[in-house]
Amino acid sequence: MTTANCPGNEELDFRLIFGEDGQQPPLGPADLETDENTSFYILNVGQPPLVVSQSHSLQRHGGPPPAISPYLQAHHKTYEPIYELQDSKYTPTGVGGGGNGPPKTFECPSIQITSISPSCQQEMETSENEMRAKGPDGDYHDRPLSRDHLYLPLDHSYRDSSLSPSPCSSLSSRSWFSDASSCESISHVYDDVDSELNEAAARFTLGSPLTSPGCSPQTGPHEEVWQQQQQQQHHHHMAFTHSLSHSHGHSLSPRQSPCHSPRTSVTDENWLSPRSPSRPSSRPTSPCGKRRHSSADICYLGSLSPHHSPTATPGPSPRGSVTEDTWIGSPSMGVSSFQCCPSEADIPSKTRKTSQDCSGAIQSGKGDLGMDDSGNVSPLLDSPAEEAMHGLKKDGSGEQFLSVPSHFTWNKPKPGHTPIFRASSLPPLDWPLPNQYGQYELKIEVHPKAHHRAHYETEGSRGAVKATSGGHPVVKLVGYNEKPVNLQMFIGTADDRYLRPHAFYQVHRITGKTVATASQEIIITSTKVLEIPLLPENNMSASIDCAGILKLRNSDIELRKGETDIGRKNTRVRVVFRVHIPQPNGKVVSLQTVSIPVECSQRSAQELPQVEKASISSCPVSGGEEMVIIGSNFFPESKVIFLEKGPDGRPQWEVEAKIIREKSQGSSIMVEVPPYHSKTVTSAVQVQFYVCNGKRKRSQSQRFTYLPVRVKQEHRDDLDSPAVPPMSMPLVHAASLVCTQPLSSPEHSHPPDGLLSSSPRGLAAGLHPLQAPCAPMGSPTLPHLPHLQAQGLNAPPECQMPFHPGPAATASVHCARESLFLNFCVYVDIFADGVFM
DNA sequence: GAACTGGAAATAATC
DNA sequence: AGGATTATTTCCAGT
Repeated sequence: MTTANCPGNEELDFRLIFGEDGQQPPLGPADLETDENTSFYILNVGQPPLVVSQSHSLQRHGGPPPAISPYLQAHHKTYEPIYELQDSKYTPTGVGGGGNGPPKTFECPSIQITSISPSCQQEMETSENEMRAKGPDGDYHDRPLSRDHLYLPLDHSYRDSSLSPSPCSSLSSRSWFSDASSCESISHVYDDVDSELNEAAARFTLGSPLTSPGCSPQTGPHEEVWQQQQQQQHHHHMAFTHSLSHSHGHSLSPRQSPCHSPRTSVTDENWLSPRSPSRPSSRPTSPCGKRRHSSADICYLGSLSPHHSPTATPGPSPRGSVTEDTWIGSPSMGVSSFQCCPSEADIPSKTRKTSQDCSGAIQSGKGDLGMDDSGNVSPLLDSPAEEAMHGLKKDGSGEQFLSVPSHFTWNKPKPGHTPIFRASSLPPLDWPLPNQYGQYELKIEVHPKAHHRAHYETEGSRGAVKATSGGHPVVKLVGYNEKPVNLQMFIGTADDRYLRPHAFYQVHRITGKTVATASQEIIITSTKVLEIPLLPENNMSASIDCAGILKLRNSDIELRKGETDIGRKNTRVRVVFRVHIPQPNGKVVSLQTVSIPVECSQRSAQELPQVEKASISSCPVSGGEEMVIIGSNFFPESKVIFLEKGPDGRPQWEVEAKIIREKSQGSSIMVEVPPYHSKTVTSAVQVQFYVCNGKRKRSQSQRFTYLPVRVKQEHRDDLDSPAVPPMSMPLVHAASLVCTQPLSSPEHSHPPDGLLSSSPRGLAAGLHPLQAPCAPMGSPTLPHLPHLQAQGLNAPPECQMPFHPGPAATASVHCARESLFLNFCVYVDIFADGVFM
């Protein structure tokens, strides 16, 4: 084994530490028939969508409530300070859409988890009555809070703990949130009964209890304010809806907060980036008062809605520490509740027990899985899972902790599934979507620059993301020009895992004289999403001049319960754009496209090499082909390293490629692809390469495929096309180079899952002709392993043998880790991939 | 004056 | 444990 002598290799692979590679991307929803009794995502063309989760009780009330009702209901459900576990039935949508086939009802226990604080407990009765009086809006409370409910007092110490999660809980890395966030769609996975039966092997995988979905309830004194905000929030959305086409400056109702001190106002930013009050400031308070740590910081947490931010987030925002209470109780959560499941943070860790009456079920996190007791979001369970569930029911004694099912996982999305969703149930942000479907295509016509220094909350804005040309990124929806639609934008990851909202960065809305594009901030599962109208009169194109990037402190994010991503050196992002195109049948076609990676760190931007494109993405195992790498921060001392990782995630083979100096220059390096260590492979081998500038200065790994000689000819075309044909010329125009996206973009396959396994999602991406990979920068994309698999080619070792532990082991690890804080934990780690199958 | 920038000092995290 | 190095975060100054 050749070992490249690149210092960068000494870096820890966090995946080894956390075994996150095993955390597969969420499942994809299927093309569903409209089912009004599920989560409500009130999609309004030309207006910000209101995302609310369905309250299971809606089912009981019969038909779909008025649009506003589910909205409020969701909030009530989400924040109602009661722990409730309840049985529910799962009625998967049948083939060809629900309704047509005989409905299959699956026992799918779900846990309705809300919480009750000590202060709220005493008011519970009153609260309950009040809620009931609210009628539909309070439908969640229509039921007697009797034996179906387990009242669990909140643990203040828990809340005040420095470990309290930040409001910004990332969906990104946490298996819980991230995966769970997709759970909502899981129920949509099936579009035929056979599939349901055949794939009843859905399994739950234990996830971090720390990321359980309970939204922190606003209890006691906060509740009223909270409710007011709910309505305010609602009005806000409505207002925006109406004003969108008129004026971009929508004035929003003033924030309502128990604490009106400007000094402590919780802005969108600090809401998203809470700082634990108990944790001493890492730095002295700024003379300018930028950093504020006072008891007042937490006085009204939760009562302020980040979502409330109708206006652009101001520069230096007050740094009120926002505890979990703050963000969890945020109405915004409810607004996007379908994707935003209550954070488990609000659930006293020590009190998470089930009552005997409650059938045990695990309600997934963000995705609100199980929120829908109609089963719309409930996964099918395989036998073991069901057994486990039964076990939960049997053992659901309040005296005991829930037993942890051995291996659960959600059903996988069917390969090649169409990106069609119910308007009321849009895909979670970590859900892979194609950039093209039918005649529709969402294109990034102008990509952002490869570097954009994000600003901290303690700083003023650093402006909008710009394009290399000096202008701004431009996004266009092709193939649809009927009505205005909202373009959603958020900051996604750029690592080698599946695309998901970035835990450490948020989009930052920018307004001002220099901004010509209207935008609106919403929060979806704790991720800021900017909505920008795409108007027919503008050819459904928008110049994104209103979006900056906010950096959240690593320490804040990493302290979140359940957060497993590490901020250090995790400074690359991608800008993600989505649209939901309304269809005549009431559904929507959801498309997504992502930008090239954008380096957000000042230092990294100056020192780290960054690979933007490569001229080829594959080559015969014999190597020898020339490959041009286009990027930045390439120096004379730069090296190009090819490597292959083993099942354990550690490099098994590394070799330094020969750089052809005479054909290299500032922004490009030409290398000679080194021969693969084995010339006898019979299937394509996925490896990686990166540029290394020295110790700890290496680019993100790029994928590269070695092809067995005998399949070279028959597969090269597939691999490189519609990408560019292999080039051997020294330098070619960048536009014709293969875009070497990070290994994770949904459009570019999903490393360890899509690429390295038979991930259904990966397969979907690879097989569905319409789910073609997006081609940032107008360039072709790298081949998908699934594609190879579809052609009978084997996956490389990594995909055949993931290095993360199996479900049981994962559960153990997670539980062991989380049990440091919790006496009781139950969570579901959703693996959308077949890794554990 | 506010927003935006570039630079770098101060601080924290790792080695 | 302590110094060196690296990375992050805050602060400053200029446009």
